[in-house]
Amino acid sequence: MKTLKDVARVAGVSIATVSRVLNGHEYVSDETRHKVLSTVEELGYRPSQLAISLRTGKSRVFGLIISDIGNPYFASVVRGIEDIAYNNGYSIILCNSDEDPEKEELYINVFLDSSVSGAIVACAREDSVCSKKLLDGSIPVVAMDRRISNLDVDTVVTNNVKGAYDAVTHLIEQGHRRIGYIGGPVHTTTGKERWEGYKKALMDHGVELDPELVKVGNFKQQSGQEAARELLNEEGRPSALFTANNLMTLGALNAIHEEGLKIPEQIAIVGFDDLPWAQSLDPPLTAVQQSAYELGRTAADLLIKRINKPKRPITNVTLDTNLIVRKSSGAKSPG
Amino acid sequence: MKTLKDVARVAGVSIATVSRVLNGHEYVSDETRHKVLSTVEELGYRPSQLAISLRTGKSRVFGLIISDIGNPYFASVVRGIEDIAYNNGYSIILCNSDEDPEKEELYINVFLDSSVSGAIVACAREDSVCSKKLLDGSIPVVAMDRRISNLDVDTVVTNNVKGAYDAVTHLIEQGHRRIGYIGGPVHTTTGKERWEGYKKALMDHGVELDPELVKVGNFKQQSGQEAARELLNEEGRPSALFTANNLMTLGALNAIHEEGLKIPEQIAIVGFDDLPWAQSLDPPLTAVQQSAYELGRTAADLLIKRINKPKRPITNVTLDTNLIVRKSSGAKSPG
DNA sequence: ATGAAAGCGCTAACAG
DNA sequence: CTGTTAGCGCTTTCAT
Repeated sequence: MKTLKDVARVAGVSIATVSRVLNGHEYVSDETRHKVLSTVEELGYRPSQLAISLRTGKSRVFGLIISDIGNPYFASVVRGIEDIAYNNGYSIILCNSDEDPEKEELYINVFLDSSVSGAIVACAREDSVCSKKLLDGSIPVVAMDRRISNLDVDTVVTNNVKGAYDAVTHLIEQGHRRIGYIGGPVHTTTGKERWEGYKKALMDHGVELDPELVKVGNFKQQSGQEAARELLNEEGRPSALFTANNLMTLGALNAIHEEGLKIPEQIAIVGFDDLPWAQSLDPPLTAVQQSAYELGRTAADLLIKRINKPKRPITNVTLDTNLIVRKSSGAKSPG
Repeated sequence: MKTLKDVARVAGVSIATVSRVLNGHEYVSDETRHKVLSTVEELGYRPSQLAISLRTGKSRVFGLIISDIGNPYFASVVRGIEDIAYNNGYSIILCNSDEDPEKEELYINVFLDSSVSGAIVACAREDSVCSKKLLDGSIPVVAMDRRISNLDVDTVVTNNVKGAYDAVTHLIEQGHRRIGYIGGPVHTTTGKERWEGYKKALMDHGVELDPELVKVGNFKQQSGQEAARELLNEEGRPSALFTANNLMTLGALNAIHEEGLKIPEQIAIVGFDDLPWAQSLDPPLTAVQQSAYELGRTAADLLIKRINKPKRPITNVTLDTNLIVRKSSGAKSPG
């Protein structure tokens, strides 16, 4: 590995001059500039990010905390972040929290230790330690997918209330009155807001809320499967199900298949979050489409803006959802 | 952020002593050790990874190159890598190459610039620039999912030949003779080996290879869809399809649905790579199961071993596949 | 317009 | 057993 010193020696200038050229500083003669540049080329010199980072205190790396990259939704979000990040010369460190606040804290320490330029986080809890730790370390933060309470940071989320509201309203319009709800943890804003959307839709359409029809899962497949199993075996079984995320939808589908029920005739279902294979499912799944990739891009974009202009006003972005009607909800003419 | 100096000052010792305690070096008195440790605790001191990295030349980071994290297979692989990496105190930098050798090279430069401790790569091409660049930089490399030619590195791959062989044999056993193949690029070892498995299965069972039935895609959904469309519209349409990866399988399924064909009666299908929702598809998909998560874990494990013991002999691991028979292949009694 | 030199936070000789 | 010191490769005053 060549260093500044090597370049300086070969070019016959000082390391300060080489540094100036490389950083595009004003006062360098054209002659020197060319000499340096060609030497850099000749030696195949590449600056050590490590040294730059130590010197400047910033590492051109984004820390990223999501619950699980195995969830296709987050995979898509991460892809969006990455595309923007790399286009702007940032790398990303990826961390899976598994919704575990302890792991989250561990990773935040990693971020602090390696002086990341910023962090994009989907916290396990609304009142996460993210808040304290990250503020202490005073690195720029963007909250993504989930809001963080008591922390005034740039935020980009999906319109969960509306998404859930649309889904449940759609089921009501299909004639359903007993609509089971398989929700996420209420200490996440996604879990909370989708639950609010569910309630609001029922209320607005004069359908009474039956607590028996409500189960809370943890956004993982297994919990969706168990919750659905319980709902389906209750007396007064629901005629439709609304599941609050993709993995729990998958679990619910499995449970329905286990019970041998026919979708949508015996049980209709709408899931939050659309997926590439939703239309290849049996039957094609009606789903609330969120812009996962766009969410990621927006988050990275906000972070970069924040880094470049720390004083800019806090920005909150809410991305819209889109109900994709397919056969699983029993609509007469699925779009 | 506290530094060594702060700790040294408060504890009333030299920074060298603090460093020794922190690194568990031998000759430190118990008294000093305790004093230092409690000061570290008291101040909430955390070592700067940046400084350590610059000093030692190693950054406790793994570079990771895959084609696309949006592919659930790679998401699972990455999850495996991450679990092992973090358990051993390494972070991971994630890079999506999109099968583009140029992007790959760019990212490898990033790795070199930031002095990663090692790299785990699924190269876009068997004869990738990975080889030269990475060797030049002399950082430890593990080839994962795909082999790299002309580069003697630790490697962990799936038994692609056997996987494809089993899948095609299974179709032959169901009575199929005209089996369409939608393959991946032959400059990847996965593409090449699955193709070999296909050919071998035909040959071993006395089925003649019909070039008309063979299409080469790029492992992306779109290409699978297009290839399937072509195959299905040929005269002498195949009675079964074998698709060489999960995304192309999805594309093929879409094409089949477009054409309104019934699976498996009019067209049977087996895909390479099983997925959580394979059993919820219409109909449930027969698939070659690979151990994605395990592949990732093994790759990370090999890399760590290599870092800790650079001279150890090269290890090559091949993970076995497992044919999961479901309805889409038309088997009499799907498992 | 350029060079000399200090120092980011840490590790590892080298002294004592 | 512990302290002093010299860098790792770079950026950035401060001189000139």
